[in-house]
Amino acid sequence: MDDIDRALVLRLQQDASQSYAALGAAVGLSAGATHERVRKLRERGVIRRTTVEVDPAAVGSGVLAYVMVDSNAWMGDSKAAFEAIAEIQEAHIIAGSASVLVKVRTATTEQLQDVLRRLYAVDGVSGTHATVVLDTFFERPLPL
Amino acid sequence: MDDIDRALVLRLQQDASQSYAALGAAVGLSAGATHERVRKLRERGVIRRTTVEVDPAAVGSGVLAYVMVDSNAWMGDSKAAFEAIAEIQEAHIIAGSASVLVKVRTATTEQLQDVLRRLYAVDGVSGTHATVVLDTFFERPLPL
DNA sequence: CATGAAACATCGCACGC
DNA sequence: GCGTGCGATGTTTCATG
Repeated sequence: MDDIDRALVLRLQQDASQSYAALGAAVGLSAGATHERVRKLRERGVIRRTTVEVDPAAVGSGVLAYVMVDSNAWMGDSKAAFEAIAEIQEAHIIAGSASVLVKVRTATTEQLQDVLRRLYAVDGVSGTHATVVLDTFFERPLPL
Repeated sequence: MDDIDRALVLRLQQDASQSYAALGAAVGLSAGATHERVRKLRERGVIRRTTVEVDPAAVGSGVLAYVMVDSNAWMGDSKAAFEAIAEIQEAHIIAGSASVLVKVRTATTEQLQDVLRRLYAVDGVSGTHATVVLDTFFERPLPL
């Protein structure tokens, strides 16, 4: 994981559809050597997968909210219960007054309300506190 | 934006490195027709870009926190001030008691503290409330 | 890590549904 | 208009030095 690896990851985050020749030229490597480095980055798990970034509004997920989930029990084994709610994009165990923080995307606020209802149905959940996003300034790749 | 388009987007989110032939076979299309549909999805902005998903811990961003930023002024024009803080991965205007919600990734909690210091220096910011993530259950693509 | 060659995928065009 | 099939071009992949 040297400077060249970091440069490769940075450029792949910006555009993973470019050729290895172009990617290599940008960091001073041949296409073959570039390919080998990227292969190893994948193997080591630094790069998890290649994916596409989708406009949420274009696929019926125009409403974004973060929900603090309070509980009266240990939530560490409840991963599956949150995964079962398709509208939950992220779920984290957190420090502080709440127990779990989830990121939710739905088409409408009615559907958001329904997600809250299903969150209350999860074992141990004693309350929710939803924060609705009015406008997203930006979402960007990791700094390197 | 029919069912085939949705299937294409779903499969590309899971693996954008597969060939158009393989992608087409999965949805019952030829490679050429698949390529044309994906090109149009990009053109329309449904697919914003192709990127790689990186393990944050592997690139020195093992600490994740969400910060509620309180303000005593309208924050709608402060996008640039938040963008200038490299450790901020997402920034949203929110409804409710706080004004802005930011997602922050740093290598250490000391660096997180430094980000909070820089947030206080932003014009109009009157307070912060940080929630540190202890463990991430999952982060996954949009539902379709 | 670079180079060259073979295997493969992409991409444009003419055709057919 | 939309998808198909083929051919030219460019890219990946693997050998060797």
